[in-house]
Amino acid sequence: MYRDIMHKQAPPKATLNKWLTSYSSSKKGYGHILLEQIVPGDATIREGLRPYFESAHSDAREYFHAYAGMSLHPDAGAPGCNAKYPNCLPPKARRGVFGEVMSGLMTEALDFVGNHEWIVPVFLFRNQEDARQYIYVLSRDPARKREVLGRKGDDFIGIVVNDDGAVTRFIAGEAKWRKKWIPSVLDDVMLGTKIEVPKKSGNLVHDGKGVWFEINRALDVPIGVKQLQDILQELAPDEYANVILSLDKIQQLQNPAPSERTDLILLVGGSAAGRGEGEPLLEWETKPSQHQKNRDLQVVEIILSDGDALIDALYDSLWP
DNA sequence: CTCATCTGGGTGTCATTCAT
DNA sequence: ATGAATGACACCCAGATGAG
Repeated sequence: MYRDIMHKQAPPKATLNKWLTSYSSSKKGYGHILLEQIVPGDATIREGLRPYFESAHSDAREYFHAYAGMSLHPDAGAPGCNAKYPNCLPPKARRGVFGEVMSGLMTEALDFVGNHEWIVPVFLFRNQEDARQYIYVLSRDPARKREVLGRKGDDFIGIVVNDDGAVTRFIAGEAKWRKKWIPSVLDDVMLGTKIEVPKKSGNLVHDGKGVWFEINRALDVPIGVKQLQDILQELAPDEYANVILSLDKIQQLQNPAPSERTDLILLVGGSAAGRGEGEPLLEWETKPSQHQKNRDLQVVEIILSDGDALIDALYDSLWP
């Protein structure tokens, strides 16, 4: 019953190799990977990515559609066919979830710092409360289009499972899409929006509410772990019995079982005009000093030349 | 032509300030 | 005192304008 809903699709490595070229480096505690698009994001690339994206969204699709009383794959003209998830998401929300799916995809496809074997049992999109409500309303009133809020909490969670089936490590972090990664946009995202210094009119300073802030204050065992555990418990309690049990122990308030965390920062979008080939957004030689946690950090930068068109075409094409 | 800056848009929660 | 307006914050972003 649930086997189609869990995320089982392998990452499309052949498509990635055709689509992107990579500059990769990894030293103790810090990995950096820059990926640049080398061929147009055409139907071939899209079709290569589509199964993974459908797999990533399938749990939330099932969950949201059931909540709204829609069938899983409504026929054209059927009630609610205008509100299919994630096809119905407005452009900004699409770009947000695209980055989150790419986070999972890259985690499973690439060799990250520490050379762990990451798995993403299921994505956490069902916790995007606002999307659930949006689909409920939109399926009943096609005119009720609006923006959809991003989900609170972690973008996604990947885990490392040892031979005994116990979870030893998580990966979690932030994924950001921007149309053009010019330097000021990058600073905005990483360091926070610029605000005026009080009492010193004219002086602008970043407010410190960017990605570094979010990463540094993130819990070692984030709430996404709880969300992951809940979904596993509901969808595949037998298959993941050991994982679920170990997640329980790891999350205990008192005497939690030990676990480690890798932080992930994924930046995806278009290039600034002044950026040279192979030139990364963040420094790759050493771990950026803004990262203050004693945790491994993996940075993934994906520079696309026609990402906007690809995302829209891809999300239009899901579950044709 | 590129980039920094400012403005804008949508959808909320929560705290503070203001008017009745 | 109570309820209503306002502002700060959260989160996802895009576009216009002007400087160099």
